[in-house]
Amino acid sequence: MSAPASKSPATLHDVAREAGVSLATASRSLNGSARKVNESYRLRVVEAAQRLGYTTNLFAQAVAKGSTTTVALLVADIADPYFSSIAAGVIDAASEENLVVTIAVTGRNSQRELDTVRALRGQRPRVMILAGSRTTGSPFEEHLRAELSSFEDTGGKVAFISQDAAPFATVLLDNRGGARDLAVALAGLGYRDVAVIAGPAEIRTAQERLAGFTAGLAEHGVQLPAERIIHADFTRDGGYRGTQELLATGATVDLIFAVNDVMAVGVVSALRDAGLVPGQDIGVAGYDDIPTVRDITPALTTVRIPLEDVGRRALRLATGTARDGAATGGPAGPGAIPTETIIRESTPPR
Amino acid sequence: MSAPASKSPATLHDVAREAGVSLATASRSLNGSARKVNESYRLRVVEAAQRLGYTTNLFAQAVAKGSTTTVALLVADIADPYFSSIAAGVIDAASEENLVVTIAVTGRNSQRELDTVRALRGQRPRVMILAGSRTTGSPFEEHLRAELSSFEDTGGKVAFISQDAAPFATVLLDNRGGARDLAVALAGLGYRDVAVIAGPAEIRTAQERLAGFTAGLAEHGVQLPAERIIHADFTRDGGYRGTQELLATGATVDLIFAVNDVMAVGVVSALRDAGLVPGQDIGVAGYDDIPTVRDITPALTTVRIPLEDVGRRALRLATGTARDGAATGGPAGPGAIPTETIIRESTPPR
DNA sequence: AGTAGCAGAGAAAGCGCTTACCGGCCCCGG
DNA sequence: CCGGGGCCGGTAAGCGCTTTCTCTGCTACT
Repeated sequence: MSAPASKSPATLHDVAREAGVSLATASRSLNGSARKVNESYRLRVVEAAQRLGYTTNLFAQAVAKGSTTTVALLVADIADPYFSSIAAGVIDAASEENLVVTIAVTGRNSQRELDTVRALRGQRPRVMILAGSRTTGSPFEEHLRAELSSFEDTGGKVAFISQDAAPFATVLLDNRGGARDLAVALAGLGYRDVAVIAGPAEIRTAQERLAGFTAGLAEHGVQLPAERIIHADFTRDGGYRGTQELLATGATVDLIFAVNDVMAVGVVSALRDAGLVPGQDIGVAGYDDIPTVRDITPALTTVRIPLEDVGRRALRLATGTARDGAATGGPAGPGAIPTETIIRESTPPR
Repeated sequence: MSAPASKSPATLHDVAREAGVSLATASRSLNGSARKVNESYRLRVVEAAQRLGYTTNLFAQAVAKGSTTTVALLVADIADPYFSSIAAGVIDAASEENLVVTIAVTGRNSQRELDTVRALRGQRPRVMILAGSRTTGSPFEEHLRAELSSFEDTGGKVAFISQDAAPFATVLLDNRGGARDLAVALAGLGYRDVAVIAGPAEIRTAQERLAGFTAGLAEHGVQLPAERIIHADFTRDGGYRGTQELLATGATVDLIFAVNDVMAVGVVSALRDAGLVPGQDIGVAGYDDIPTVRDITPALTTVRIPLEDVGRRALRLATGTARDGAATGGPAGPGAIPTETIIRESTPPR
């Protein structure tokens, strides 16, 4: 059943010899082709391959065909549930199309992101998916665009998962709208003294969620004073520290909105460590609906994004297998991924 | 700065022509080689490459060199924090060595795992890392071994992250010892009526943790009746349902040990949904110390495994860059990854 | 001054695969 | 009974690289 203990893998050549046919025939019967091969030959080849433990060398195949079966996925941090959920979706959809996913992490560092894209181009991936927020004001942003454009010029496809990243295909996340809806819902529940633990100022996702949230509050006549906006890291610890900072100002608030769930988790812990009861003393809301937030106490109010689905869509968008009109480069609107406000125990009515 | 809008990426040939040197020289100056190249030539080549936006075609390079820069990582579920943390470690260590990581998910399905390994072999990865528990009694297990052996025979390296998987290099997780220590600590805290939500019976990790835990309890004279062992899925929902099942039996217990943290999270939620106060009415303990468990309420008692580190080690073990004697194929012992019992609020003294 | 010896550039032969293209065979119609 | 097409194996020319080997042009020594 298994292979010979030779020093290097069997090649197609070996298989052809073993089967007593030509290289061409072996290739045709093993790796599909427009042309037909006599069934008896095909069988002999397949058996020979089996016997030798042959597997097509994908690299060589890629070189010969001039196209690969690789998808490159860039994420900020694979251990972050937001990204790992997206990755799960991408991988799932990719395996359906027999594509192999390569993951690289950029650690929210534009410089490194750019380097990574450059390095990944060497793989000549069919598709490159960039998950994670764009930033404003980074000098690298422009270089990145140039690099990606040139990647597309040479036959690659690029897909973003974020806000509008024209001219590239994008799975649009309606951060503004989602945050606005959440704010409206919370204001409706009676919250009035609100603080926001926002992400780093230059991260667009953070900006948009903040803006949308502010707008939603305004619709209910609720103000969000600038000193109630704390910028912090996009991580659990960022949320934790941001909350400490907020509490230190002595502000009296009845609600803290963290612009993403991992931060919100930090908020909850910080409140508790400060002797407060999250949900009861101060409401907490997050954004993303990562799996864990329904299991923490109190279960977290948040905005759901179908993360795995987003990953799947990104892949399909890029490979052109998209089933439906998932957004591409246009402004947030009809094509954006629908979000859903989920009210849980962390924000009881006031 | 950026590339020409040609239809296909610049090749080394283009670069050589542009620089007015031979292909060989271009190759040597761009991608290193034992041989020296006149500095002025080298410069011309580098500039030409720059101008054309050239990036080495890694596939072609791999074909020519007969070796790749790819690492394949197999995980059961990338969205599971256990695996995503390990993946983070692997990716981190890999990028240090300029290796690219390809991730495939097997969904805890032996058949699929085998298929995936076969498919991945086509990539001729330098290293294949299999994270996740081995199972007992699966007919595929043997085929997997054969496949992997033949992969190693043809020059690949394999590393497992799990229990002893001789003859392959393994980052040993001392499940028995960790669980035993945990049990000793908990018995010391006064717990006497214990139940275990174990994973699927055929998963070795689950078996070992259960065995170790039982042994630890026994040292304190605490029995674990068979009917107090509930087998359930290795997921959050598994933990949840397992707990419901346990509660339905009407057993009075003062502690539930879930064999991994994600299950423990489910246990906590199930208890709460059943009107019980986890930690107070019934203690809960998990295993792995995934990041979220310190943020749920009550913070979870668990056994820490340095997951990222484990990932890093696995890679180094396989590439031979291992710094220290991280375990390889021997029985659990000196080489195993050290675990640490972490007592948190979910198991107050009784 | 003559030659051995050594750099180091370039030509060319692969690496494992795909895919025109060629040519033998068989079937059909005239 | 003969010629034109299909059909389908095989031959060979790549794909974009690396690497061996050849060969030129020096330096350095006797």
